[in-house]
Amino acid sequence: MDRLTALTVFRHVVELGSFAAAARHLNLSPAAVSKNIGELEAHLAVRLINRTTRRMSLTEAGTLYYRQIARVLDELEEADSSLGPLQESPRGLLRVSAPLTLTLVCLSPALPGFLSRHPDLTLDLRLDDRRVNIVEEGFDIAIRASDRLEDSSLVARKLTTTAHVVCAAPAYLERHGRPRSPEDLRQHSCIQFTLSGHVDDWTFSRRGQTVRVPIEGRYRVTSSLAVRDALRAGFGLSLIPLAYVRDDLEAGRLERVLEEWSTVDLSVYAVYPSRRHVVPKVRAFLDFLVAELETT
Amino acid sequence: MDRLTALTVFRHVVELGSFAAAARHLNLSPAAVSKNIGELEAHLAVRLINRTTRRMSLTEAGTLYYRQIARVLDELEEADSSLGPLQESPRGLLRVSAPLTLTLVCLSPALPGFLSRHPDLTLDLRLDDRRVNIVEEGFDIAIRASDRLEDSSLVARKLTTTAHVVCAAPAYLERHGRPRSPEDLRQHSCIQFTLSGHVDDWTFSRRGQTVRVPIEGRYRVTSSLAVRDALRAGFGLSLIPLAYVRDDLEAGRLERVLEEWSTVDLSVYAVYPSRRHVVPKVRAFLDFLVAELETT
DNA sequence: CATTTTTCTTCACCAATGGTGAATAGTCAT
DNA sequence: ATGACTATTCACCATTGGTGAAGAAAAATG
Repeated sequence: MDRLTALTVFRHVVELGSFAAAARHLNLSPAAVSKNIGELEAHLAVRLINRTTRRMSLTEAGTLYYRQIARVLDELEEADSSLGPLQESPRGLLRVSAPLTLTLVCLSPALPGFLSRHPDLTLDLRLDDRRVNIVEEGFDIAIRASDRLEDSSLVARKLTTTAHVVCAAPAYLERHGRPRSPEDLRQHSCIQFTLSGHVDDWTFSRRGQTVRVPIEGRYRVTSSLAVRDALRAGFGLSLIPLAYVRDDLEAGRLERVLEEWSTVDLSVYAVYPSRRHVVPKVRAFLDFLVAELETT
Repeated sequence: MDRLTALTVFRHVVELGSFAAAARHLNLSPAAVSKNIGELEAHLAVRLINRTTRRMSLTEAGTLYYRQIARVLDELEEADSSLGPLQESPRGLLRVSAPLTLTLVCLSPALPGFLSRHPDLTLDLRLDDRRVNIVEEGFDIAIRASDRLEDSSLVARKLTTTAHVVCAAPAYLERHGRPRSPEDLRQHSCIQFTLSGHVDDWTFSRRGQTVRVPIEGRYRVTSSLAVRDALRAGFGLSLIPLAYVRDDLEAGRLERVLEEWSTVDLSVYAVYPSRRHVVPKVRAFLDFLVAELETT
């Protein structure tokens, strides 16, 4: 058991009122939360939480322990933070390669704030959907969005995972009908993002059943933003990361279809040469990425 | 990095004044201490300790951080301890199988104290050098001392490792001479512990070189205590766990030979059925074993 | 009251982690 | 100058911790 993780998990379970809520908040699986709490209780030889599947309450020991460790965790965070003025501040040139759409959609608005907080830092950001060779091309860090990650000697730090969704403009759906199953996609015009791992066929899963449907259309493009524009224009359906179209969905400009089917996930990684000697500028950027992307 | 481990390591490095001393105190390798400190510094983006190979000093940040985390660690320990009155106290019958000599030498004196601390516990201790089948024979936990551990579905928790040493009584050495190399053992009378993995030949290593020497003698016995008695009586040389003869060596009743050669280690494990649901009585006994054996 | 939904638990699995031995470089004591 | 000891680094590997899936249970819903 990682004691600190377990204490953090315990704290969140108490404060959020359920294992499931704590799991969501901490980006852990419910199994992990259950395991951490169980092992903490075993370690302490005391039951901290009485729980059933929908309800929980703290024991006397749990109440006492929560009060104490919440303070301890706060003090620990304060101890870390208190070193701020003494830290080597991030400085110099930071060269980053990042995928075009992901950066424009998810990171670009926050980058000026990041640079404001680090006045000694210069950011050289290359938006590029190629898989660059970090070492050869002189990058400090790269962001990769992929439904798969190639084996590499580089360190890959997972930042977030976002699902793909199938959607279209309401006007398109009114005109061409709403697909009710993945097979129905064969009769539809599908916009294809050619840098993805699912150009010509899309895979769907539901209740353990997986289907793979060939799709086609008249628009193939290497930019997800262009895909989004085409979607907005009612040019067809597409399978696209949710993060890129969340605003459109909320505004009603686009609608989801086949919602009860799940498809591929898009995992976002930060890739950098070494886990050790992570210089302050890379560390600062990593922290920034984690903060920005974990809420996606 | 396990943050709590790293903080504990940092604290001990500061308080003991060196990486090596902290390593010894914490039963870690120097490499582990170095790694933990390095990763803690990387995590904090600040240097905590300036060090050369023989000297170290705290930085300003290190001094500040040490004060804070020492308090945090104390409070955490206090939080754990405060649950004592609320813990399920160990109760009932605890059935333990343990090897004869190890228990008599290393554990027996402390067992009454353990039982005093747990008034609701009854200990049924079977001293047996056989490899018992815990589940079949109804033990809660077994201690195994071995230079190898068979693969098993049981949980094996390493408690300690003690080296073997070759020694004899001074009178024996005066009469028969002192072996200067492992090969010299061929000309000596060697007492053989027949339950060990090295009955008929002993393996020695030095500077990457390993030699295996057949040995023989007129006394073969299944008890290390009897071996020790025979050693004391000047009956020959033997390869025996240091823990069993430490007092005799310190008192001058026995003398080591071939000290610059290393031999097999004796690893001591606690073996029990499941890592989970470690009931309080088993946990209490495990904690006792750890405390008793880590100073061996 | 039956069904559905959601939660918590458990297990086997596996990717990630943390400790290690060995080698090396550096520093202090002799 | 040499020896002894410490700290660092690396490749390795045993252990660990998170996971998906399945199942059981309990609360919500109709």
